[in-house]
Amino acid sequence: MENKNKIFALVDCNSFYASCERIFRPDLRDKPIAILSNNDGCIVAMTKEAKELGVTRGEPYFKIPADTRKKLTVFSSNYSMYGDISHRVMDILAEFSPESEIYSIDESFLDLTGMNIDLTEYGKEIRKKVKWSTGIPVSVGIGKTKTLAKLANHIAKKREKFNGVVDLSSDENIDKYLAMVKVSSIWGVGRKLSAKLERKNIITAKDLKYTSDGWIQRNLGGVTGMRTVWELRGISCIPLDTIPALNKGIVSSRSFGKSVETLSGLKEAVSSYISIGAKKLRKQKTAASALTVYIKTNRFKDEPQYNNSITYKTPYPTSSTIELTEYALNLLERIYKDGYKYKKAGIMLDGIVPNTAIQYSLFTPDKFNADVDIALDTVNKKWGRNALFTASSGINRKWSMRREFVSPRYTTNWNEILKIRI
DNA sequence: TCTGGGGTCCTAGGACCC
DNA sequence: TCTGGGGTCCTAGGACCC
Repeated sequence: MENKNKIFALVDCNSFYASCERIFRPDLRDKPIAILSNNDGCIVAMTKEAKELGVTRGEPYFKIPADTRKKLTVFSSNYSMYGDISHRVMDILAEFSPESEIYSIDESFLDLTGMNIDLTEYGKEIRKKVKWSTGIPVSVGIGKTKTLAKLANHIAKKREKFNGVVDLSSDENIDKYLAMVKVSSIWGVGRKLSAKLERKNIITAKDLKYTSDGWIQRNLGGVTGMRTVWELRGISCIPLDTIPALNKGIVSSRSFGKSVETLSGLKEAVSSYISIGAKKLRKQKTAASALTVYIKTNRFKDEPQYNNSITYKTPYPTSSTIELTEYALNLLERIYKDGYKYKKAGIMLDGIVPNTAIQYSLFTPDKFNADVDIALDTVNKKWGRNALFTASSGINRKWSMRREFVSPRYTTNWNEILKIRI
């Protein structure tokens, strides 16, 4: 196989969202910071200082003890800023390799195959450059497979003595490192699988590496599990994916800041989620051929529960806000039931096809709706999000989410740009 | 009072066909 | 009492990821 001598690096930003907030708040260096999910619900990111206070990812904010909260600086999530900073980091990382894959908002795989250099030194250079240019600290993990690069990165983050760079690309001593990592930290092994493994006394990555193929095949979900184990053994099975694929589906949903009990309230929410989803479709020049609407009550509350969803196949693929809104409101009426306190609603757009691949039929409409969408997108680009919106998405929006601790949009809004006093 | 959002991939099982 | 075998396609749901 030609992939024998591959070398991958995984570069991952440390506490990314929190580090972004820190750029503009140098006073918070070395301080515990946590970032909250939409609606200020749960902790989604935090600095190591916050971790040391006992804060954990996924924890509801209101459950954090008051004395901990006093020491903690929290922010509502500010995705436009994080996205902007992510771009800058990714641009710099791309300079370090001919081929790279942006894996998530804060991670990128680099192909370092065939570079005749000291990889650890190269990793240090990457860290220095990113930190200097953007202010974001990163960790670098290097290995013969993406899974090993991930694992190396994990060690680099956990153990300070490595100064943020771990190179596992040579087979020497690699088992010693694998023995330091619990199976639950391996890429592709989640809660269910690690529980199963631990029951079999397979505790570390090293244990898993030497577990027999037959057992893995039978117990770890076939091909996926097998791939992970082979990757641990240094056989690259997951190639670098340099061209981002088209979205398969688009989801837009929010929990409500306050429960919604009326059909009209839900209609407003669903309409505005459609606007978000349809705009995404048009931005990437695609159309959807199926639409799902769902509504849910609050599962944490001891009150009557009702969850339902309904899917509709559109007569032809469309990205029209007006058409999709019409379909969605119809679907909503069919599943809505009186007498419940709804906590969340959402829409999903599926069967996404490129505009160029749309099969036109007798029912394909004329250009009217397309013109409306163009106007919608143009006005909103010029005058700001939601300058123009469908009437059904409502003006009051009593249901909209809470964002109590939001930082200014330093990088994307002129009115909130950072002002430096000299 | 207050418990996120947006994805991918894989598998099992049903419907249908010859 | 007997009641095949093999295939495809689609969907729902599970598991995982960030």
